[in-house]
Amino acid sequence: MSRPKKKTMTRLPRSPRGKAGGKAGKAGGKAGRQRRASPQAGRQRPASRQTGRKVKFQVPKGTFDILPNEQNYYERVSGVTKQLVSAYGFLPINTPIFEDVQLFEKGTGATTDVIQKEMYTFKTKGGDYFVLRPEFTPSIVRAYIEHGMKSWPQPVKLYSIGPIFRHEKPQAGRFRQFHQFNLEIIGEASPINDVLLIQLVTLIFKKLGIKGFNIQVNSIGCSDCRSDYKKLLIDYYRKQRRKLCRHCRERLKLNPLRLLDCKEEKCRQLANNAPQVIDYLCEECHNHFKEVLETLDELDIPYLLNPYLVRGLDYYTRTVFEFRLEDDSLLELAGGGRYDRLIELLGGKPTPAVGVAAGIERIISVLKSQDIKIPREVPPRIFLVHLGELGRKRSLKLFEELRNKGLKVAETLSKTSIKSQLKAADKSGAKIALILGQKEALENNIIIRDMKSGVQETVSIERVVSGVKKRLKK
RNA sequence: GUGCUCAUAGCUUAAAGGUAAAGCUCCGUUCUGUGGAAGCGGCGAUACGGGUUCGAUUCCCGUUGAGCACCCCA
Repeated sequence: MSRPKKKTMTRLPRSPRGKAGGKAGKAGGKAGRQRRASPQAGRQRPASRQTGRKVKFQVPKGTFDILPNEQNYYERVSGVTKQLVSAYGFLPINTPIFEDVQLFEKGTGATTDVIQKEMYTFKTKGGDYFVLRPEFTPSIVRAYIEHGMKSWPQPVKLYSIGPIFRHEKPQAGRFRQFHQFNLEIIGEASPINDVLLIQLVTLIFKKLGIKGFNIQVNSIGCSDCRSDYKKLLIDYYRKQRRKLCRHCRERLKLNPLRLLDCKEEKCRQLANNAPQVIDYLCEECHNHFKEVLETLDELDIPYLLNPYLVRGLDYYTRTVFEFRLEDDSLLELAGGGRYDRLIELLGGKPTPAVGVAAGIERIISVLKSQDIKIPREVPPRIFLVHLGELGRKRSLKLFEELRNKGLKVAETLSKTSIKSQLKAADKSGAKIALILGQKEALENNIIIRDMKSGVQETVSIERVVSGVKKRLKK
């Protein structure tokens, strides 16, 4: 009987785990055993804090090590992102990974889940109350205000790539420390900016080779039209309160907009007949949204208008959008929207802005499940083998000379036997080995060995660089 | 945070209420100036704590961690 592939594998293949994308699919043996999902390859066993003897340290829950053989995925995603967004005039910015708690309580919104349930907060010895950033935007806005970027040419286009922290229950595709790339366009109200961000994320995904994702857009209006709409919505739902699920009755009090994307069948039916935001947009919001959609059409970017799309952060106004996988996981890869009031809210002058964030681990999991190969760094082509004390000393010097000439060389200086060194050379995939022994060192010669054919030639040490280069070209 | 499922070496798997087995990897060696093959050997595990039992890695409970669903989100 063949082992059933884990359901998640097709949609959320192990993130980074080393050899693994493929292998991980086998997890869950016949006993249904589950393997750890986090990205890293090996990991330590859980710690016993009592005994003090068998203590083994492990990564904190929901976090993971990114081992060497995973790095190329991260480099690929951030590389493609940097390349594309800088071509579109985005400038890099780094902000601290922790900030004053109030920045997020105010910015992200005190009623949001992110703030209510998921913050990593800590008090410092000095009495400061900080939080590991649960998202980028408030930090970027803080920096915009703090450094007077309003006097830079507008709009200010900024990008960041880095870790984000949310104290959530981990699941596949959901971690407590993960990475995002984040784009913000601050200082200009034009809908072209909303579209630019959607386009950039699309371009990045396409360049990475990701298939099968869709873009959903909606407008939730400005505070004016939304508050009118909210009243209507609350009226509508109040009348049918009994038909709502338990959660939705809570939502009705706290965050009525969220009623719209409840997944309960009953609630969905109610939502279908509920008033839709886009029908109640004020004229300006309506025009803004219309132009967003028209521009998307003009650019041939396919999108789904989802009138029930509501995002979880308080600061959004007008345009909101999401990138999701089209399989049944519906995994959200990126999300964003306009936040025209946030700068003001955080103490700046009223300034329009729009932003987007994408989850790097989720993107990587898609790269793996879609079997998209990442170009690997080429291994060293040359392996330096030494023999005897003199050979060893000289080889270190030679190593630097070769490196200096732009050749990528590998070695195992710690090994002494020629056998184990050639074995290592073989494993490294090197095309040629340079053998520097006692005899060669004394005669100022070196042996060039073709690893494939085994053919060797002794050349004078001065000619080693040209000899190597000649052979590498073949 | 709630519910369900799960946990054997670095990886992939096996067995069993009575000393836990193998393949891959790694290291060494046969072969101290020549790798890839082969042989031999070595390292290395029942996540942690407790209970039942003559005996638990196996059964039970708790903890930790993971997977799934919900919640929410990147």
